[in-house]
Amino acid sequence: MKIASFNINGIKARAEALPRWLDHANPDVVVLQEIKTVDEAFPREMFEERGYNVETHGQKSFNGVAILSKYPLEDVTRGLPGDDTDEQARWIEATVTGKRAIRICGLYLPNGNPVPGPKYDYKLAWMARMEQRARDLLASEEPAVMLGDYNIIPQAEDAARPEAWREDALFRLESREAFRRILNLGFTDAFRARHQGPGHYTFWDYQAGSWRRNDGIRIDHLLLTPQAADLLRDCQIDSSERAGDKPSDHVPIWADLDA
DNA sequence: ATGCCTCCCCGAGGGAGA
Repeated sequence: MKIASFNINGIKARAEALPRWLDHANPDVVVLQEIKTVDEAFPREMFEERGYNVETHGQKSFNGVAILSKYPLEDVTRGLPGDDTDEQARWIEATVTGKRAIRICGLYLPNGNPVPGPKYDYKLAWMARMEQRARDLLASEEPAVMLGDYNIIPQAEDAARPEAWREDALFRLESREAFRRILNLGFTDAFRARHQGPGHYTFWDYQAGSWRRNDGIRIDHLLLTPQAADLLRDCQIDSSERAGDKPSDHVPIWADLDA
């Protein structure tokens, strides 16, 4: 089962690039971030005609997440538990069943800049809520994947110029500690289980020729419960998508699970 | 770099992104 994450930076703006990638990569399950539209305006047909079931958790103009799956999407939930007043659409879950049932959690973790300020406070509070959801997933002792745009650079090797990000909300120590706390509960970073060393990125800024200079950062991740990690066969970043026509500033990352 | 692009809103130019 090929499970992918892709921050598309606007579903309308990616009406050509996203289907092109789907037809080429043929993932079984995809979580999307920054669909930037309400559920009623999401172009479901574009995916249904390719054999995908579609579930969305949208919002006008900003944020918004979705799951596409060639398997039926069961027990769908929307929103990260822990704060009923949170109106930002950043979390969606569903169960897909191939050889095994896998709980899929698609997430768009807050950016958090500028630091300090209310947006950074929201990021850290959101990560504390995510940690509780992560604990509950582990307690289930079932295969589960939390994947999406984490807006976290885990280590210096995950940025071409780490010194430029030192006090940024994506890299400063407090952010990385919150990410590490979740990882240390018992999750596996699927990409790092398969690849070591620097130079692996999932985001390149549109500005200042970042792609041309390979000035990237690795901020899109798949975290696996132990039961999912046991099924891991492969994990890859489709970095060539960044060179296509009208690309997102993120590229897809996917894992192949024996499920 | 409190911003070099690109997205969204809509029908100008500002907020947001990372």
